[in-house]
Amino acid sequence: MTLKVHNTATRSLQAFEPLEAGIVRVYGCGPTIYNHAHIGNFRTFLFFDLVHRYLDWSGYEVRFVMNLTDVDDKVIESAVESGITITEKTTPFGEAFLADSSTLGIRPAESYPRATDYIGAMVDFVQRLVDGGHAYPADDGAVYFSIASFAEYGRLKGIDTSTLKVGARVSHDQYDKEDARDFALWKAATAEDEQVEAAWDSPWGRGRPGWHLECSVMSIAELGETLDMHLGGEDLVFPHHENEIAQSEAATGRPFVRHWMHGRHLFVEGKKMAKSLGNFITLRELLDEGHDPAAIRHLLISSHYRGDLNFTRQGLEASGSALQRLLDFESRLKGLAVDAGADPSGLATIASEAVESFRGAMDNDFNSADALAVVFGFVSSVNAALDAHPAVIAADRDAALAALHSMDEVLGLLEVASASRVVDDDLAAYVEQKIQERSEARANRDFATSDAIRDELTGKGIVLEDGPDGTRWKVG
RNA sequence: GGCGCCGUGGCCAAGUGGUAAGGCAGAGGACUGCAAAUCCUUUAUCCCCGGUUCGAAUCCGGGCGGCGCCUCCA
Repeated sequence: MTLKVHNTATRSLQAFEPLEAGIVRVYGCGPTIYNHAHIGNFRTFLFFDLVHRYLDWSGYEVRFVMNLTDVDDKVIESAVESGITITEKTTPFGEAFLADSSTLGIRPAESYPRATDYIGAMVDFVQRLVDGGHAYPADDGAVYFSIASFAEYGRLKGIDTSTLKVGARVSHDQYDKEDARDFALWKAATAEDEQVEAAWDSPWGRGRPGWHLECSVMSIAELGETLDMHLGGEDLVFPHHENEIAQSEAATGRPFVRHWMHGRHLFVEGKKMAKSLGNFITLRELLDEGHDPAAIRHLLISSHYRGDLNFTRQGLEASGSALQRLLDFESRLKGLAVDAGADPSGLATIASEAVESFRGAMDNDFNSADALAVVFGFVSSVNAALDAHPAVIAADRDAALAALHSMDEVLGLLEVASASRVVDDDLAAYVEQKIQERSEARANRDFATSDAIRDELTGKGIVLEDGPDGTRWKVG
C-alpha cells in the first residue's frame, strides 16, 4: 500500500515519496484576499485539506504552508477604489478567509505567509536572478525574467512556448521586454501604488513584486528549496506555476517541486463560476440560506479533486441527507447497549476491513469519492449487523466507533457537523425532561399526550427516535 | 490555432481488461401505537459506430455532444 499522486508535470500517477523520510513539505497557493472567497475557491482549499489530513493520518509529519496574497494588481485596484491602503483592504478579508476555512473544517496551515512580509527576501531573490543572468532590469523600471535563459520553460504545461500566440490577447507594447514571453519579477511603482502603500524601495527604484514571485520566495523561505508537493487550482498551471519553476530553479539550481498537484475548477448550476455570469457563491451566502457547513463540505469533497463537480442546490440537499445518515449512524453506535455475554457480531472485522479499504481509496490519488463510498458501505454493513445482533460486546462497538472516527479524521464530516450542532445545556435538559414525560404517557398508552410532546419538540427542531433501548433525540 | 479533459441508472458519483461501488430520490415489504431511524427487495448491457482481445465502461480509430487552459483567477 503506497500513496500514489497525480503529478501535473508528468501527467501520470507517481508513487509518493518525500525528500526527507517521514516529513512532507507542502505548499498550497492560497487566495488573493481582496474580497470574500467563494465556494469554488473552497473546493480547491478542501482538496488541500484532504491532502493535509490524509498525509497526517498516514503518519507523516506534515509541514503545510499556504500563502495569502496581499499585494497584486487586483488588491491595488480594489484598495484604490475604496480609498484605503492595501493593508486596510486585505486585513479583514484575510481574517474572514480563515474564519470561513475554519467553518468548513479546514485544518490550519503551519503558517500563512503574506507577500508584504517578504518584500526584502523578494528583492534579494530578484537580485540573485539578475546576478545569475536570468533576469534584467528594463528601462521601464521593471525587472523581467528572461525565459530564453531557462531551457526547461514550458515543461510543466507541456507546451512549446514558441507556439504561444504572443500578443494575441494582451498588449505588450507598454512593456520594455527583450522577449514578449518574459514576465515581470518586479514592477515599477505607479502613483496609485504609492497611494495605497503598495510600493517599496529596491535597487531598481520604487516598486512592488510581481505576482509570480511571492510563492517562490515564501515557499523557499518557509519550507526550503525543494518542496514535496505544491498545490493549486488548475488555472495556475500556466503561467503561474511555470514561472515559479523557472525563477526558482534558475535561482537555486535545484528541483523546485517534486509533485505538482492541481484541482479542477468548480461549476455552479452547470456553468463555470464567473463574475460575468453573476454566479459567484460565497460560503456566507449558503450559510445565510440555512445550509449546513458539513453538507457543503460533503458536496465539495464528493467528487475526485481532478474530476468535474457541478455545484447545485439540489446536490447540496442530497449531501445534507447523506450527512444525516452518517450522524444517525454515529448516534446509534454511541447509544448502543453492550452486553459482555453477547455473541460475536463481526463488527471488529468489518471495521478493520473498512479502514483498510478507506486507505486504499485515499492512497489512490486522494480519491475522496471512493473513500466516501467505503464509509457508507461500512455504515450499511454495521447497521445490518446490529439489526441481526441487538446486543454486542463493548469491544465490537468500540471498534466500529473507532473506525468511523478514524476515517472522519480525514473526511472531517462528523467533526464539522457536530461543531455546528452544539446544543446548549438548558435545551438539552428541557428535551430530556419532555422525553421522560412522553415515556410515561406512552407507558400508559396515552398517545395523544405522547404525540403532542413530540410535535412540540419537532417545532423546536428536535427529532425523536424511539428504539428498544429508549428514545434518542437529535437536532433535525 | 495550440494543449487537455469529460460523456456511467431519475439526479450526483466511483470504477483503466474479467461481465457495473456509494450517496440522494422513487416503489414494495419488515419493524413501530403512529412516526423516525434501520433492514430486506427493486430501477444500468456504462453517448454512437467500428476495431483489438477468450473477454472492454475500461485499450485503439472515427463520429456526436459538453467543457477547461492558453489572460487576473482556486
